[in-house]
Formats: sequence, structure tokens, C-alpha cells
Amino acid sequence: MEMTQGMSEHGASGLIDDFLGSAHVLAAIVADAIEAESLREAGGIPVTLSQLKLLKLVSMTEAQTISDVAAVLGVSNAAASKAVDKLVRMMLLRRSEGETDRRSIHLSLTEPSRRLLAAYQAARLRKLEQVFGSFELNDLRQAAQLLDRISARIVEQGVREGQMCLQCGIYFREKCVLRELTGRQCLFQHHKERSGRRGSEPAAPADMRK
Amino acid sequence: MEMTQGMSEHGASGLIDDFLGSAHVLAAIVADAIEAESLREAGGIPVTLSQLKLLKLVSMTEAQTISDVAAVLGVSNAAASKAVDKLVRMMLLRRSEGETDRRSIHLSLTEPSRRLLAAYQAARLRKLEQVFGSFELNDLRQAAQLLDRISARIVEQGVREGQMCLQCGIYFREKCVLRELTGRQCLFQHHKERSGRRGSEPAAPADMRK
DNA sequence: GAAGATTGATTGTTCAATCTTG
DNA sequence: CAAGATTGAACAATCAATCTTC
Repeated sequence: MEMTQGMSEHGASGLIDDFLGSAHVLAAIVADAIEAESLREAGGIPVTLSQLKLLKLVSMTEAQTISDVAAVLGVSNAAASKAVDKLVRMMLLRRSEGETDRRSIHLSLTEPSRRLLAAYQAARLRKLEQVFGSFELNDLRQAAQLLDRISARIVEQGVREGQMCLQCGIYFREKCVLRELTGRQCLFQHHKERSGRRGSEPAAPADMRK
Repeated sequence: MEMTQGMSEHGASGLIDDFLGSAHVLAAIVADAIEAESLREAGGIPVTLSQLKLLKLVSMTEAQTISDVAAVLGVSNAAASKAVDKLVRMMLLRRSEGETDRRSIHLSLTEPSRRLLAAYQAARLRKLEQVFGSFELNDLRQAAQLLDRISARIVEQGVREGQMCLQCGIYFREKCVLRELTGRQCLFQHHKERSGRRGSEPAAPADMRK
């Protein structure tokens, strides 16, 4: 029974485990007590976090292929197709054929989903202010930087090439450090570029994330 | 095309979103590229992360009720029961009736699962050394502290009382700051106390985490 | 023929109901 | 009858196969 101690001498391994544990716990609690809870408070229609993610994606990019949706949601094409279908039946998404390519799809929000999204954002903002009011922005900035550097390092080291980054979860980011540090492409960005290039609609989501 | 800036006026909300995004991304990447990947490298039997979690729990606490297993895994009792059943069929767990209370269950590892766990731990340690070799332990310590304080604050603020903490994921912690800061109980700890009290076995897992 | 989306079969999850022991 | 564990029905995820449009 060796494999007892810590990483190098002693302590290091325990420290790293603590660090990883802290990051995991924070992520889990945020998802549960901030995101999902805000969603519940947004009231009305019961919607899962993964469904919200889809709605948010649509509001931000006017997504036009199921594959992109799937990648951003982190699920299979099949699952994305079914998820979209369900939201359409719930009247939270509008689905129309692509204009230039009839294989692809154009998704847009409906009034109810716009309201839902806005209510969620408001509830979330309230919670975040309560929680983060007492922390130093500088500390947060610094910590975020460290986390990003670690993420980047893991990706550099460990992930086989040719894969896009799709770890954003619900946090689509204009300025993604992973992207910058690793040169890895991200489907959110990828889609924004593509849909930007063909200026079919102004689309102006304008409500999220400000 | 605005949607660039941030929270209240400018900056704060964007910063917090970035921070939360960084934490989420790190957690996701660690799960994918460290934990799951180490598990794949451990080779032999294909086991999911959630199954590993169960094995690890057993190795650390000699778990004795399905409900505890369920809570720590973060799934329902039904799912836990089925998961245990499957691992038993795969010969990775031994299940016997409780000694004092025949309703409950006593779980223990088998030789193959012991080997699997050890291989996983070794692969994981290798990866962690590669990844974290270049970071300052002090920065990690400090960041972990900040993360913990934020988690604790969210729990204080947002979570309805009477719930246990079960957010550890795969990171069972002897010294959980959430527990200390919030007084909230944790099932891992809870079980350790209980099983410590009835000294039925030395059990000495002793191999994990030290 | 290849890219996109959908459908069918399997697996894993939940909730509700049931069975067993205390 | 309460606490524990299991079983059955319903729902979402996956992979493989299919259908449609380019």
C-alpha cells in the first residue's frame, strides 16, 4: 500500500486536491443555487438548465444548425434535435427552414421565451449582487486568471488535437481566454463569425449579457 | 452589436460572469481531461466517472446504506441501487447484508476494483504533476480559499435549510471549508462518524488521499 | 456522395409504488 | 408504521441507421 503520500513530497497533492475540490464545489453550487434557482424563480414555464442554455444560445447567435446547438450544449446531434423539437412544441422556440440552405435550420425565440429569459436574467443578477457584493473585484479578476491559465495548461497537455472547445456551459464568452491561449476554436465563436459574415439579419438580441 | 460590456454599469457583471465562466470551464475540463481520461488510461474495465465515484466512496468509508451512496453520488436512491447492482454484476463490488441491521447493506471492493482504483490514482497523479508543476502552490492555496468563501456565501444566502451538502463530486474532503463555514453537514462526514462509532472494522482504507 | 436532420433501440435517470426488516 | 432497498413506468441521453437536400 504505497501511493499514500502526496504528490511530490507531502502536502502538494493534498493542496491540489483541495483546490480542485473547491473549484468543483463552487461550480456545482453555482449551477444549483444560482442558475437553476434563478430559473425556478423566473416562474411560469418549468424549464431545465439545459433547455435554458439552448434558449440563451439562440438569443445570442440565432443559431442555424442543429450541429452547432449540439456542440454548444455538449450533447449529441440526436439529443439536440429532440431538445429543439420539444422546445418548439412548448412554444418557446420557432423553427424555420434555412433561407440559403434548406438542410439547415433557423431558430428564433418566441415572446414567452423572451420573457422567460429576461426574468431569469433579472433573478440571476439579483442573486449575483447579493453574493458577490462583499468580494473584491480584483481578487475575482486575479482568481479567474489563474483558473484560466490552469484550464489552458490542461488543454495544452492533455487533449487530443482536432477537437473544438465546448466547455463553456452556460457561459458563452466573447473574450475566452482558452481560445486566446490555446488557439483552439470554439463553436460559439465559430458560429458568430459565420452568421456575421452572411448579414442576413440584424437580429439584435440585445437583451442578454448586455 | 453591443452585448459587450458588463453588469450594473460596466465591468462588474462582466467580470463576475467571466469569473463564473472560468470556474465552470475549469471544472468541466478537469472532469473531462483529468478524471475521465485517467480512468480511461487505467484501462481494463470500462467504467464511468460516476461508477468510479461510487468505488472511491466505498474505498474511503465502507459505505453501509444505499441512501448514503445515493446522496454522495448526487442521484436518487433508485439510481444508486441500480448502480450498485451493476457494479456487483461487473464483479467490482461485493454486497453483503448489514451485520447489525439487515435492512442496510455493506459494500466492499474486490481485487479488480482495487487494482482499477490504484491504476486510476496513479494515472491521475501523473497528469496532475504535469499540469500543476508550473504553478505556485501559494497561488493555488489562496485561490482555493477564495472559491470556498464564495461557495460558503452562496450556501448561506441561497439554500433552503435542512439540506445536507453533497456537492463534493469526486472530491471527498476531510477538511471541507463549506462544512466549517456554514455548519452544514455533509453525508460523507456523517457516514464516517457513524461508521467510526461502531468499530465493527478497522477497515483502514488508508490508500486514498491520505 | 456528403452534410444536415431526424428516427429507433439501448442505457441511465427520476418518481411512485412495493417489499422487507426494525 | 418508519426506514431501508428494490422494481416498474416515463423521460432524456447515446449510437446507429435513415431520409433529404446540396
